[in-house]
Amino acid sequence: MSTESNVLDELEWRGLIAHSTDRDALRAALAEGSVRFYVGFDPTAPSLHMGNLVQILTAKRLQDAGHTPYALVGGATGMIGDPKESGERTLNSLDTVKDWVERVRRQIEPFLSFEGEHAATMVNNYDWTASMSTIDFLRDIGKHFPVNRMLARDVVKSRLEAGISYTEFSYVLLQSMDYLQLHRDYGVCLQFGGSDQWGNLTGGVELIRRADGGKAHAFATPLVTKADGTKYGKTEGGALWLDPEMMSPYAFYQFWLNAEDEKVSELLRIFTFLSREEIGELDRQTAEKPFLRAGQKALAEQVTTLVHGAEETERIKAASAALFGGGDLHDLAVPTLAAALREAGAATIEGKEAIPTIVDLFVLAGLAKSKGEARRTVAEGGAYLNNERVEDAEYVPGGQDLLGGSWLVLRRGKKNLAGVEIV
RNA sequence: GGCAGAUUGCCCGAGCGGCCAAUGGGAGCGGACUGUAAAUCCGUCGGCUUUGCCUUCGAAGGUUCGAAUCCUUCAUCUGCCA
Repeated sequence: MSTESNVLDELEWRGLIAHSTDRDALRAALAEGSVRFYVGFDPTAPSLHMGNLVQILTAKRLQDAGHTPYALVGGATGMIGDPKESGERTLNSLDTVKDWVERVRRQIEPFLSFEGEHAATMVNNYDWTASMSTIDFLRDIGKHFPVNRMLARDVVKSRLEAGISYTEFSYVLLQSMDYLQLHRDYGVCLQFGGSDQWGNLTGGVELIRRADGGKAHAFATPLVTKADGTKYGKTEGGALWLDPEMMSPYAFYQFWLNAEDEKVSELLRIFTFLSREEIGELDRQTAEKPFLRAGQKALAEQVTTLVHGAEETERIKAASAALFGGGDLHDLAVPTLAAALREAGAATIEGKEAIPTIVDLFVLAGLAKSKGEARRTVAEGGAYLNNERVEDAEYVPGGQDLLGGSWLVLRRGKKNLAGVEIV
């Protein structure tokens, strides 16, 4: 690595540094040699989501620049729960946490290289936390945490009225202890995380200084927000999951494809490995010919490829082209149509003699949560069968409506599609 | 421990015995306009076997022909006094 192209400059250009401890010291450390760094993931769900992806990709950027990752899964911290403003978390059972730890671990692994000079290492904080005695914890760790400082943290302050358990209040000690442990065992001297983690990050830096007189660094990545400042990465279904079982790759791709013009550049920087030149060119196209959506297309393709692979992405692109192509669905080759619908999401029902009504089909295909909602959609003029608006909620599709003899294409609004195969 | 006030649909917030599935705003959803963008305007926004029925207004009981609205107890929160 050369000093003139410090990876920190790269991260800053991508907008990935929201806060940082002494930036010059960090820059110097990164220029000096391979820095061992860590980033942690708590198993709060069966899958990681968009916010975690920022951390994973940042870890990869650092590894690509010659630094050495320690990816931590929170088998211990996941048992406790990081305090959040909305209120106390529900504790998960040990079995659930263990299961989620495994899933999270498997999701992280493909992004990092576990071979070569800067091979990544997976660690689980359960390994050094579970066996620790309460006495040791309170004497060796707790002694370094002034409660008045802990109370001053924003999350804690926001919870003082509504209430916060001692368990969650103590969370920062555990995460700080992780950093100390990794610092001692492996010489890890950089931790990063989301900006909501800033207090936990500096907690560790502080602990290393107080306990060992050691020097450690930390930085926080920004919270990705929409153009209007609200949280990004939320869909009707909740978070933007990386697990294909929890969010179909097609839906994942569509999410990125629908990015607002104002956000595309920022998202390209954070979520893709495209170069400055390539992103600059896409920015120019977005500004000059926004209707081409070149930035959105590149973004969706790049991120989906990173998470779900090139093959799957090709299938999704083909499906999107077929379904959004604007052509007559009757002109599509049946195998193309079938493949596209399977990507987009398709239900199968039996019995061509007894096809359900449009309302039932909408519920069945998952386009409406209830029959009432399906009826409303029809009344609002937002229900389509084979790209034609349906006026009658009780309409029963017949043989003439079956594309290729067995397919129905249902659409709600502009972009919610689902296929139904009648066999 | 005592007194006073709160608790409403995804969120915020009106309602204070019948006209309440419940005003209004936000989010969401649909339409128009576009570029599978944003903004704007319009509509919609508990469920169902949908001219009607069922379940909702912190929980459980009660008064009443009838309760989100009154009473009792419980839970939680907020003030004031110890």
